Amino acid sequence: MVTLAEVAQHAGVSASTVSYVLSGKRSISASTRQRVEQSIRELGYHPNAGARALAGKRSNIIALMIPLRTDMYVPVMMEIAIAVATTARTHGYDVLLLTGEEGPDAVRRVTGSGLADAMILMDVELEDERLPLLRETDQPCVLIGLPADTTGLTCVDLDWTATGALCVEHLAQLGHRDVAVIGEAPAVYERHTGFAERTLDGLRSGARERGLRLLHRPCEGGYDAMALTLARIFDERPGTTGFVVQNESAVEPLLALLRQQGRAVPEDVSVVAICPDQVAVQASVRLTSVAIPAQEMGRRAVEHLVAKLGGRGSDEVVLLAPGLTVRTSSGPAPAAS
Amino acid sequence: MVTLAEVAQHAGVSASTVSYVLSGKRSISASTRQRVEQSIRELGYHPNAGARALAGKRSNIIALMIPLRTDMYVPVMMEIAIAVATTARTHGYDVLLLTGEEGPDAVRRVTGSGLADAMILMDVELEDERLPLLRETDQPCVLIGLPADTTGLTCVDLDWTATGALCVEHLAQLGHRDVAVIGEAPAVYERHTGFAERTLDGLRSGARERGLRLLHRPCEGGYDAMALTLARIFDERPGTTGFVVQNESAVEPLLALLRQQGRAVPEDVSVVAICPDQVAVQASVRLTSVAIPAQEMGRRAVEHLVAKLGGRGSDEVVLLAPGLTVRTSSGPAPAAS
DNA sequence: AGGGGCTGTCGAAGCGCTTCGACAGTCAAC
DNA sequence: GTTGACTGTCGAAGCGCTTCGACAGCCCCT
Repeated sequence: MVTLAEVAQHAGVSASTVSYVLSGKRSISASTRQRVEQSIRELGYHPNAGARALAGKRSNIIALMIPLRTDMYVPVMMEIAIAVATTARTHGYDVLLLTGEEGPDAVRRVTGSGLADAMILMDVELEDERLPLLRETDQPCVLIGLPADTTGLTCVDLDWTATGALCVEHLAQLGHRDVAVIGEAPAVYERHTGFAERTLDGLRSGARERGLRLLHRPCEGGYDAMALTLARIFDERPGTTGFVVQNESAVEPLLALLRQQGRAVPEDVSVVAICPDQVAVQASVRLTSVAIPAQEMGRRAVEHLVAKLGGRGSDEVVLLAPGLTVRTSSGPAPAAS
Repeated sequence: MVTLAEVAQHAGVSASTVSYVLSGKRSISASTRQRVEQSIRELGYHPNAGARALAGKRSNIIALMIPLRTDMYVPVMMEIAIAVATTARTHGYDVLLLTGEEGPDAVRRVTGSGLADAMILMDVELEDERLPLLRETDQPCVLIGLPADTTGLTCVDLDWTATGALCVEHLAQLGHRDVAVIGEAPAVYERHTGFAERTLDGLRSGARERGLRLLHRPCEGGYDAMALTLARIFDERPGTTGFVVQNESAVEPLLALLRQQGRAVPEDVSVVAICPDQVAVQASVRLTSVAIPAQEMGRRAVEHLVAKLGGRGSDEVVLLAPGLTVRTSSGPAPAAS
């Protein structure tokens, strides 16, 4: 293992000079810099991470806490995680992967040990048990998701309320009067995940404004659960012509069932999905959808964190504006029969 | 921030004693141990990770390199990643998330800087450009996936060849003579990902043994791509009655298309999928499938690594035996018309 | 010519921990 | 009662880096 001291000796300078070349915190003459850089390359030097963390009081690591549960749509989480990792690297940070398993203890461990300089938390619940700890610690921290009380916290999230409203508005403009919402699995609501409840709020207030009738049904993913849910919906509201789907793993089953029942999309029934674009274009019908900007969320979270670590940036709630893309799964409501 | 020295002072012992209490590397009297542990709790002490890494020459971090690409089935990768993270924690390790973006440089950086004690590589290609580096370094390392040459490497993977053979065997036993394989996206084959090619080998040699006719078609995910592929298959081999699907995102489209064409599953056509169990049971037909044991792979990889780090364990290739679960998507071949 | 301000480099201290060797004290064996 | 092995604790060195203050040399201004 090559050390700073060896590089210094090789270049004929002192260790501190090499350090300053590396950090750029003091001016170094061009000739010295070149000599040092040359030595670094020749010796294949990599600064020791532990020593750096110890002396510099920063590890250049960002901790990312992802949920263990798999009742949320996994590809979205993965996309966020990958966006976090790649964005972090462009700022010189590495990413430590924590699962929800340890819960609040993980927060304590990481902040206490100086393992990470900052944290990103995913899958935040409205009353998340980790929040008190985060408020106490002075470690920079960004939530992906929006808890009930955001005082003293920085959050990045899609504006789910607006998303809900947007879906309803689109259907209302097309003349639909009876709209059903295929929601996330019941467990998601039970643990008060912000995004699900907020979407529902947006849907409801949008429906109220527009005078729509809204029926909300949580739904596990999969074909069987969807079949049951759909039967109940048409049973209760036979005139339903619009669907908003928030559970990605219910999308394809819904389309299949509608087809099977002889209900044409979009002629008889319109479907608006809340899902990543990839899902929307790969479905059996190209779906009108509000995109979940997973990458953007990951990227923004890291950039906020880096700003905070650099002394810039403050507590702030960033809500990304939703965008609805019209594809071929939505159209004018059929004339009332 | 609480330091070892503070704990020592609080407990009325020397720093080294506290260290030995923590590591258990020397015997400590019960009374002293209790006093120290008490102080640790009272002060809320967490050992500093950087100092530990520097002095102890090990960071207690395992690096996990996941691919950037999303042309593989993402949930499987996620499941592996989560299994790695949770298993690592039970052995006292944290997990550093590296994306494929940096490529071989990431290997150099991590081994050079002592950031991680060991590595796990996912998405290994047959002739992976990272392998030479891994063979050089003395850092323990486990691949999830199987390169062409495994000398000096430890690998964990599903036995894909056996998986392919198992699928064919099942269909052969049911009397199918013409079998089509819906493979991964062409890009997966082009970059010579081991699992795709090995599965194909298994399918082919199985078919040869059993006297089946096999038609292999790579296929992008999604409905449109599947529609095209399916049309070509029936065009070329109208008598096809068996399908093996390796691309998870083609499963549901395939089922929908078959239904649409009036081909009943399993009466007219049998489908065997290679996918996680969750996908198999959530599909619109409960799929006969060979499971991808993502969790097991992640767990085994970490356990091997931990064994290596502990001086036990050697280079070894672990191939997990595939298991086929018969559900309702496969049945006897229809009598020849 | 002399002082003042820069610029570029160095030496040394110290970050918090592990670990080695030293050394009291205890106990069993002779 | 001495020896020797063993147990439990301590002090000090050192891991590889960052950073602070010091300072030599230089140029420019008066």
